[in-house]
Amino acid sequence: MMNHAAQDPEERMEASLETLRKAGHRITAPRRGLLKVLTSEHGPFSAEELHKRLPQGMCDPVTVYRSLSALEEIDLVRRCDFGDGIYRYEFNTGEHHHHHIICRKCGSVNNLDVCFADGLERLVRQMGYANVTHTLEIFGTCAGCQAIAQG
Amino acid sequence: MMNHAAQDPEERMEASLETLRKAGHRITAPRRGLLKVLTSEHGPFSAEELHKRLPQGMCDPVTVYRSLSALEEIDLVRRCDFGDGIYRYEFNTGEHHHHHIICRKCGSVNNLDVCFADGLERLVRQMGYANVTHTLEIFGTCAGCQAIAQG
DNA sequence: TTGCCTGCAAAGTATTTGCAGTCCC
DNA sequence: GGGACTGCAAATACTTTGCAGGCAA
Repeated sequence: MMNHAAQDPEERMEASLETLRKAGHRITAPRRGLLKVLTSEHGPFSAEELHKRLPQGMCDPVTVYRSLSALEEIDLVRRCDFGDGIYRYEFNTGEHHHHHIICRKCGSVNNLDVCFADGLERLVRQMGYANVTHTLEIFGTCAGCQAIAQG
Repeated sequence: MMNHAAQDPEERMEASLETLRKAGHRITAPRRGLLKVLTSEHGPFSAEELHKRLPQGMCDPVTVYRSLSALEEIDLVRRCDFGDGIYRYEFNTGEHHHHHIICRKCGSVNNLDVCFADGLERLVRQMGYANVTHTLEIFGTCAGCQAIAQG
């Protein structure tokens, strides 16, 4: 059984490659590289950030966009929207989803595992909606940036 | 006292014009037109949708963008992000904020006055963040679109 | 071998900016 | 009259698409 939520990055990597193959997609160097970054580093990352993290000259930025689309379609990655016109991607462990706390000054991202919106989705279903999902992002100034601002 | 939350659209319009003037901005035909739409129609609207709703030839699309920026800066409008790469704007009544339920099929938007995220913001403040805000959008398939799909 | 994947170039989409002329206050 | 506002054109930023060649399976 595939375990995308494994603690070990390599295990998540292997599980992802298997999912990719089973979905009828090919395993190529750029895709391997992207999954390597996504499974082992703390994201989410923009397409440009991901491209920079790949070995120099591994692929064209366009390939990053195309690979991310493929990975998103089979739910290996999740697309995030911080409202600044740039899409960011993070590895999807398949576990209970989480939300982000983004510092407006330095852009650092922390995860928040609690999700208060479950009740809200239930409410919306009662209003007659189906296939309910939601996006929730939290913004603020982190402790570090507050300290800097106060000199 | 200005009453942006007034029931009467004209009252909200007048209150908005006063806010605009007090903030040192000029009252021009395009701005009047935009506020007319925003205070009287149910949004949110993209810049393009707003431009289409203005009297034919009233202003250039660029002016819509610039005016919206000005209105947003003084909190007369609020910018929404539905994650599709297009920003939408709605009149800000200044009351307790609400969230949207967007139908993925037809794009219709309903408001949800309940906000479950207050507790979440509190939690994040306890984690050391200041000036905490959040964005929350809910997506689903509305009852009408479900009926059509089942045809 | 097949056809999915890639690189390069170009197009697309939403939004922003420069500058000269306009008009609100 | 002065400075904010506007129109037009061009630039910007991110992402997508077309097409010919390359490579995984």
